[in-house]
Amino acid sequence: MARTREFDLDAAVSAAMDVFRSKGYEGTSMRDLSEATGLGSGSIYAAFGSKDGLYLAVLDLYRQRYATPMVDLLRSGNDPRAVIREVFIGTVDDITGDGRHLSCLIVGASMERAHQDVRVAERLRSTTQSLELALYDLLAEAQLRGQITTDRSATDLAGFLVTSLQGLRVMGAINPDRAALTRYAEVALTCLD
Amino acid sequence: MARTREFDLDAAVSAAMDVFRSKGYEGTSMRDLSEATGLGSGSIYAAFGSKDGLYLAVLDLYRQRYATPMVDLLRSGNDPRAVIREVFIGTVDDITGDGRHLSCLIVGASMERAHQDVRVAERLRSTTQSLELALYDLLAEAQLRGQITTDRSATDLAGFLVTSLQGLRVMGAINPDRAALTRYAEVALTCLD
DNA sequence: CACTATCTGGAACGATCGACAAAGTACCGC
DNA sequence: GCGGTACTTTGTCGATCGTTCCAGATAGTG
Repeated sequence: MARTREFDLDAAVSAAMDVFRSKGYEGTSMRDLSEATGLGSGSIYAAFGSKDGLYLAVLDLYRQRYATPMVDLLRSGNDPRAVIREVFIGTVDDITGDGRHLSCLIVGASMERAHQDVRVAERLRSTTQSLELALYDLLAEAQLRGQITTDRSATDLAGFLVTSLQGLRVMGAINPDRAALTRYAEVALTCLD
Repeated sequence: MARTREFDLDAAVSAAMDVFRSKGYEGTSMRDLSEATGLGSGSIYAAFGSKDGLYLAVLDLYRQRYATPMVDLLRSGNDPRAVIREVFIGTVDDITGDGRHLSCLIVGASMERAHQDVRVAERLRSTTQSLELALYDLLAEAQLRGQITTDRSATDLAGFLVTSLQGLRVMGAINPDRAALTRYAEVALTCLD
């Protein structure tokens, strides 16, 4: 028909994600987003409709990039304790990985956007629940096999583990001490005993 | 000397706190703060110097109102498990208390402001550390008395508990389910066994 | 090759941002 | 009661906000 879109949509969303993660939603201006993506504001509005639209796209990419692999790992069929530990270590790595101080988009969105935008709130609940569900299935199976404690229900244990992951994100933002965070994660894992 | 200040400084800071908690730092405008406090913007600038100044005052009041009582409770000399449980239950109550969806200022500040303003970062670290320290003293004493596990150091246990508290704040923002949060808190407490 | 539908970057919009100065007002010590 | 001082109010500043629109550029169609 006519001219095709020139830029890579995913790359633009990815660049926008870094900005939102470091400056928050309100703290990020369209100017910031233009510079980060290399796009004119016109192109952004044509592609995403609004700042909110772009933010939602960023949120979806974040889910796809971080939450989905975690769920896949939990459902991989490997040893329950091993994969859960791997998820925790991976989270600590992600927090302390680079020096760019990119906070967790999920936690940030929970604090800043969940109460303002129902679409954000839905996505957050959906992401958390799919993670909890994957943990639940894994833990329930492990309980049947006698690999972990049955003192607490798999539901509670799953919810607790997600809570701990969120807590690690917050602690990492306050003090990104990899060794300390790892030790806190280890303590959390002892709840499975 | 001269005309006395007409408004209650603490009341103004308290009103501003509610706004910051519900809208975040960047999401709150001076107009919002004027309406909430009932003060003209001129008065706010005379009293606090800037929006940042007011935010720091809010942060200090939040510490004084929530963190300090927690530390006092932990140092009250009562049974370690009982006071720790009380701190957790109190946190869950605070999260699910009213329907106004006021998120935790500490967590919000960690996500939104810690990387932008060193004075905020300092206050956050100081608050967390005083809470960790109070927990440490309590736990170390409890370990000597054989009241809790010695499998993990008191330092790690204290850090883990603070991590869990932060996690509960995040989970509460995503889904303020009091019963679920309480069960997650219970699981966290089993780490002391 | 000409046409045209679409994309692009940037200018410009009204609104609102944080901040401030000037003017008015109420209180103090004298 | 008076002068002076500090506080409050009001209006406004330039900058920046998110958004829209437009003119030019470009790639696909016939």
